[in-house]
Amino acid sequence: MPGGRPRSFDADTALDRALEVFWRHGYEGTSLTDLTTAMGINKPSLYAAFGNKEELFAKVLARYLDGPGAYTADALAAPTGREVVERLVRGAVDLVAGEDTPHGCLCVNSVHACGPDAHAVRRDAIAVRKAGEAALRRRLEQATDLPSRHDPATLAALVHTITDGIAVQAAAGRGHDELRRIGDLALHAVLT
Amino acid sequence: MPGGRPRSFDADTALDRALEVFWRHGYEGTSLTDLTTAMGINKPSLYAAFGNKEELFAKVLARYLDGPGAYTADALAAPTGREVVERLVRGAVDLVAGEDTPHGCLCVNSVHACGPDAHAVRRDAIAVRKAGEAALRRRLEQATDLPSRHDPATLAALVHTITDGIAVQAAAGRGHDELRRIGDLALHAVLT
DNA sequence: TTAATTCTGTACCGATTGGTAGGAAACTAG
DNA sequence: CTAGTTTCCTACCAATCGGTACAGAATTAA
Repeated sequence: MPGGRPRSFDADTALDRALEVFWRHGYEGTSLTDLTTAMGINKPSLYAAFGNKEELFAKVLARYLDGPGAYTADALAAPTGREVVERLVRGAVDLVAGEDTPHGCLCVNSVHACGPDAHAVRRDAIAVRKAGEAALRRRLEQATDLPSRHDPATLAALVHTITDGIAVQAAAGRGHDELRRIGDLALHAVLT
Repeated sequence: MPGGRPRSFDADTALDRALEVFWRHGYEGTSLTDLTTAMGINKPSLYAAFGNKEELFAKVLARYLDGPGAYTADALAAPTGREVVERLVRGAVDLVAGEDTPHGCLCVNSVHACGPDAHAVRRDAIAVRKAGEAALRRRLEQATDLPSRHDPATLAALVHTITDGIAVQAAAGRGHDELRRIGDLALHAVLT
């Protein structure tokens, strides 16, 4: 029954281009023209394939978590609590200060999109962050090799805070090597 | 010789209103209408008194550093290195999670204003951050009471990273008490 | 070939953006 | 009072914002 004219672009590729643009310029700093130019399609095609700007961003955020952000899930699978935290911090450094990607973290950026049209975006980003921290807390509750002077919830929040700080530092221009040193010092302090 | 019609508003008060709005909604999320409404003046008055949006933001940023951000300079005057770091972290928690002020840090927010019209704003914010960290590094170089396993530059960068993270956490909705606990855990880890 | 369907491209929509022109209003100096 | 100066207010500007109407092009099913 259906048929119809076939799409002249690959949806996943276009989504990756949109991710790059949102990541680099933020939700509010990205215009539909920026998006259509980067994606190589026209506005009606964008709307037909991805919905409006908000919905496109939601899809982009999901793709970010599944792609560049996938290291977090891997890290939680590490055998020891120490290693979980190490891989989270070092993975954050690699993600937010990568050579071929925009500096900073899409999710952290989105928390700071606080204009009138960005409520949904901010809410989504905060929900994602909350879920990630909850997963980390549950993982740390299972660990037996961590300094016992603090509860897992606070430790998870501290690790989250440190990776947030690393993202800000990268967004502000700090390079990968320096961030690596800062992260290692943080790890040494937290895990001792 | 001059004279002229007197101003019908107080410039400093208006600047404080502008600070509140920029702090809460970010540079890109704040429109001139938002500003003039909050400041209680019309656009031509705003332009005559403060220049364009960029220049107004620069004045607001300076006022932020002199007002809510003044605790940093105070902290650097503390007698011991430990106390300097403690006051910086606890001061950051109080600033970014205050009851009567927007949550988050104006300076950290501004680093994430990466739209096309926000280059100058981002540059200013980064310059301010760099200067602050340099002052902290110089202060820590003088300290004799800190764990000697790391150089002052990396320690200053780590403290900066932690306060950045605290700002993000506050912007994402974490409350003051929880942030205080996270900050104390971080202090314990870094200063031991 | 024809009908039905789906996508593409142009051209447009109202609303809002940052910014300004120009005259009335309010003050000081003479 | 008058001249000069500065601010205030209304109304407006071009440009851009996110979003869409509509017609033609490309496909499948019959």
